[in-house]
Amino acid sequence: MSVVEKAIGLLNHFSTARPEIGLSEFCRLARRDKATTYRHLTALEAVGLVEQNPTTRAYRIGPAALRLAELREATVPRRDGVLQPLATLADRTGESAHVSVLSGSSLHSLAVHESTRHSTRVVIDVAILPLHATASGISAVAFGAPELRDAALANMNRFTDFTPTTPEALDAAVAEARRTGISTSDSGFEAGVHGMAAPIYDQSGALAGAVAVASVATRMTAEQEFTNRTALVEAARQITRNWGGTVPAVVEAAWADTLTPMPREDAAR
Amino acid sequence: MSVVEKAIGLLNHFSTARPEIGLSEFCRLARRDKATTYRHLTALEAVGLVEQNPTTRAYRIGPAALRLAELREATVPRRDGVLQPLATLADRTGESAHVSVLSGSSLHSLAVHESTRHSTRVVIDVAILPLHATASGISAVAFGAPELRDAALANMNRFTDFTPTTPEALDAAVAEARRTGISTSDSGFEAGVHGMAAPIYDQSGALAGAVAVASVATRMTAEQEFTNRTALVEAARQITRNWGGTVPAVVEAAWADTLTPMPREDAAR
DNA sequence: ACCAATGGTTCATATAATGAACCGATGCAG
DNA sequence: CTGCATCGGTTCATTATATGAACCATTGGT
Repeated sequence: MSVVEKAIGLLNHFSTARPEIGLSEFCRLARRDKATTYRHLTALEAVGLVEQNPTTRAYRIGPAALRLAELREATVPRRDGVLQPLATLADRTGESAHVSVLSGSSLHSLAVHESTRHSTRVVIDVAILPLHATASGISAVAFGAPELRDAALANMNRFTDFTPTTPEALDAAVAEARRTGISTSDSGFEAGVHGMAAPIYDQSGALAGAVAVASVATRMTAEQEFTNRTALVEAARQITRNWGGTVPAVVEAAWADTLTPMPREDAAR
Repeated sequence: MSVVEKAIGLLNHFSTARPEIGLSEFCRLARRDKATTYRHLTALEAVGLVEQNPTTRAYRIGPAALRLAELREATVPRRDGVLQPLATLADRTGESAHVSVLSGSSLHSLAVHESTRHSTRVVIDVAILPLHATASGISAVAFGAPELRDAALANMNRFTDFTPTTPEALDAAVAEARRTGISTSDSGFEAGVHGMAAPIYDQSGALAGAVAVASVATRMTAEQEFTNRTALVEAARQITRNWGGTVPAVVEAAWADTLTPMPREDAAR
């Protein structure tokens, strides 16, 4: 791992729950010594990616982040086409909704919307989603390029007792996702969190990311699952349209099958 | 300069005008060899700060930028408090308006708004503003901590024939800014660009940055200058209020003096 | 069929990253 | 006010890591 990755990796320890981090705390989080951590932080500070709270001396994300994000949206506009469908999804399901984008073979969180219906809800606060342990990741493997399966297999960390850690377990989840058009992960990443996700596409025609709903597992009923499924399909269609893509016929067919299991009169369209 | 700074420094070559950059072009821009540039780019790619356009192989800003910006906003909400006053400023003056924030002793561009009144306008496309050669920088030196003057003197690049490159020239501009509350830079950074700036403050009570108007120099008249000055003061007050700061009395006094030069009946308030 | 680009890779060399130990400041308990 | 713990920051010999000239393999233009 290069110095650059190590240094920038420090930024991953920031979250909305932990927006400012002191030097010593950084050393503990990053499991590195003080001198190295300090130099990395001052380097990041020099380029504006972090700055120090002048009163507490704690470090926080710096202003350069804003400029980079502006450039990103100017280059690859994604965020705008996502916020409205995401809000609707969170509303309709009453759960936390989020969208991730595929970059190379990793899935980056793009936007989150938490519903206020329940007092308990899932907080998504992670930068890079593991491919094998999240519903979004399973969607990526199921509907993305074959290399994504290799990438998933190359990094099968066990997060909970339910994390799929064998190729067979992964393939089973992937097969189910391909059959229904919706991937599922029950406590695979975090215990007590039930995730469902659908693939989204952009103008390139290739898989671009995933839209997902994260529910408190104890709240999942057959009815809730059907609501999630319906709302997810709608959100995936909208985001795909906003990004200038089209949902592949095979995915639309899978969605149609599971949404109208018995009669299939309106399966066309 | 550490590797981290070099690698992240590559990101500064992106701009709205040049949103994607190939490997060879990067080597030329960064004046570094291919192998090094390539390794830096792959490191940045690994952390999601850049990604490759799958078809052209050119590099562009990656999705991690969005997450960092989101965290920045959650930690230090700035941008929201700037956009509306900036649009008003651009509207009232008919020129390009922009805001920069101070981080340590460098001035980072935060937001830009271009007026559509004229077909020719100034395009601001720079990440870090030089302290000695821009109106915003002069404002920072004039109203910020004394160390900023040292930082300015330590890096007096000559950009044009009009760039102040002596301590005397700098101090003269700074004195004028302190007297009027508005700094000026005529073609100091880019030929033909006339800049005016006012200081802005945040909740810490210290200088937080500057708001500026960049005009095509040939369009500057006494009337235009007065319009800019008035609109700048209003924008600086609004942004400062939005950031939870207060304008120091001495700056308010300087503004009042130059805005009502002859009578001073309503100087109080 | 050629040339001039491009993106990417190799490997000996030299430079830059590393971390244990250290410093001074601050805060707290007895 | 003394002693202890923790904080942010610094030093310097050791060593790992970054470097870049030279090298491929492709691509696109003429």
